[in-house]
Amino acid sequence: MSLTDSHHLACVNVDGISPCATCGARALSVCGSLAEDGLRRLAALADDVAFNPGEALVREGDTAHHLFNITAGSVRVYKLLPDGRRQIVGFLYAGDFLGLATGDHYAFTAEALEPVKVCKFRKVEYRRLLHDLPDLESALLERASHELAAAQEQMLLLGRKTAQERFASFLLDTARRCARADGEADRVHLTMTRAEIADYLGLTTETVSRVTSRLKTTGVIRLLSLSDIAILRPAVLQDMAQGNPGQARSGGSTAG
Amino acid sequence: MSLTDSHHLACVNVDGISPCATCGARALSVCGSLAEDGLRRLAALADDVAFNPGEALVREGDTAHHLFNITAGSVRVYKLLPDGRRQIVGFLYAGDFLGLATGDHYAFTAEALEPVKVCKFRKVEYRRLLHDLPDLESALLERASHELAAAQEQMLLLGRKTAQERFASFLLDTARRCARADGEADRVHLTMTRAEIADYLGLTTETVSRVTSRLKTTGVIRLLSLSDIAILRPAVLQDMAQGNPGQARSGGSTAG
DNA sequence: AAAAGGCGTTGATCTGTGTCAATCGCGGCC
DNA sequence: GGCCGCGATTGACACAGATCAACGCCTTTT
Repeated sequence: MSLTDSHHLACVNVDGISPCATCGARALSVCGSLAEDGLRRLAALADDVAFNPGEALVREGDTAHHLFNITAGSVRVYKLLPDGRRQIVGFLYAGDFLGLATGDHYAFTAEALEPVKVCKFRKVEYRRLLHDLPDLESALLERASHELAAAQEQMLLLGRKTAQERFASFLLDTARRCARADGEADRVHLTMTRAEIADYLGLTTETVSRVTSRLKTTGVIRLLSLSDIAILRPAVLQDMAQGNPGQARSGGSTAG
Repeated sequence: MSLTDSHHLACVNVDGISPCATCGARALSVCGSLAEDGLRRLAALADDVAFNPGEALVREGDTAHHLFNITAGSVRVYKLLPDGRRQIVGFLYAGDFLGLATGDHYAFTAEALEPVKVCKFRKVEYRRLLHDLPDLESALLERASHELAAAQEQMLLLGRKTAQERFASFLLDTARRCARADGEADRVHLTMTRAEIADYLGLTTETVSRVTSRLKTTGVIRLLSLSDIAILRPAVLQDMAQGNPGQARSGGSTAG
């Protein structure tokens, strides 16, 4: 309700004021590890940029000159096969870092889902700074470790989970990330379309839609709108996500 | 050809001699970034351990006290669902680092495929060392970036590629890693069973077997033995791996 | 307010891969 | 050298999810 000045949270380089001081994403991102001095040096390198929905932050194949810290909005990161098949490898939110998994060229495309704000850095300068700020490098390594663990979890999902298990996992995961932002644990706000969810989960829109309907019918979730879902039975969803048997059609035979 | 003392390549802490000096895996691993002094300090922390085939280096859920550098042999890293479904998230070879994607507890199990040798480190001590050796931390971050990129590539494979495309990708990937070791580009040595390949590619043994047979029949590969494959037509395999259409049954109609 | 377009849902059918079941064949062991 | 056993292969069939198709709903445009 309160009209905070959250519109000003991006790292605008106003003279005399540490631009990051008012950045709402700082606590969530790697900059959170930095003290006053380091933060100022980082801010000096930061270029504040905004993207409209659909705009590309980076494109697969482009030379990787920049790194990004998402400060507002959400982003889809994906890879394509020559015939157009798409795999979304992740969604990014405020506080997330873009550019870790990068060699000389970007191996993925990143596009804004909503209006997005970022802190943009030249890679060479950032590298130099990393050299001087071991805390930042540690934080980045920490971040990379978490992302790697998340990636392995996603491999388990894509390689071995059923459509329903995938969707349940996705919902809980997204809920957790949203909770981080707005505290609502059992309410999920989706910033992406069904097609994008499908391309993230290795499914089709139709299958995502059918699974959603089933969960709605069975009273596990409720659709408040197309992009807002209430989780009515978190425990059931959790069991699904982990691939637990589920109470065999609610009352089925317990044993031969 | 020369009978090197490669049997001594493990980091045995013999007094006066830098144990890593003769380590054949050094050039391939993060230690490669270290100078004489750093190497000596690293070696001081290293515990040299061997594992027999099937033995576990770490188990999913265990408290993560150690980190590992593989110096010889190969390792499977996997995650399980409660009902036994398995996803192998990677195979490790000499030079690879184990323990990056780790919080307080291991999120995966790692087991030897062959007789394995490792340099084992206590995590706390390693962290302290990282603090003192920025070169090592950089190398580790670099390594993590590559692994993350590889993980994203694997997500594309698991989410969007067909069985044949998956197997082609796997073969080329493994060939590349083996080439690194023994220079044979078009010959692949597999240290894992069909079931393990299947669990890595999100398939079943039967499907892996069928795809192998098809590639054999079409003259793309040749089986020298169960675990040794010669790649006869690398270009064709490459097209398959990337999901390219393939020359429609070698000489099919070019257009309606 | 009517038209139009895009996204989402639902239904019917198809298919790639999984499942179940023999059989094969290499490698180890007596 | 012959037997044994496990992993690999091959075949028949089943099924989850893809594909193709129609329709509904909501939002935008004029």
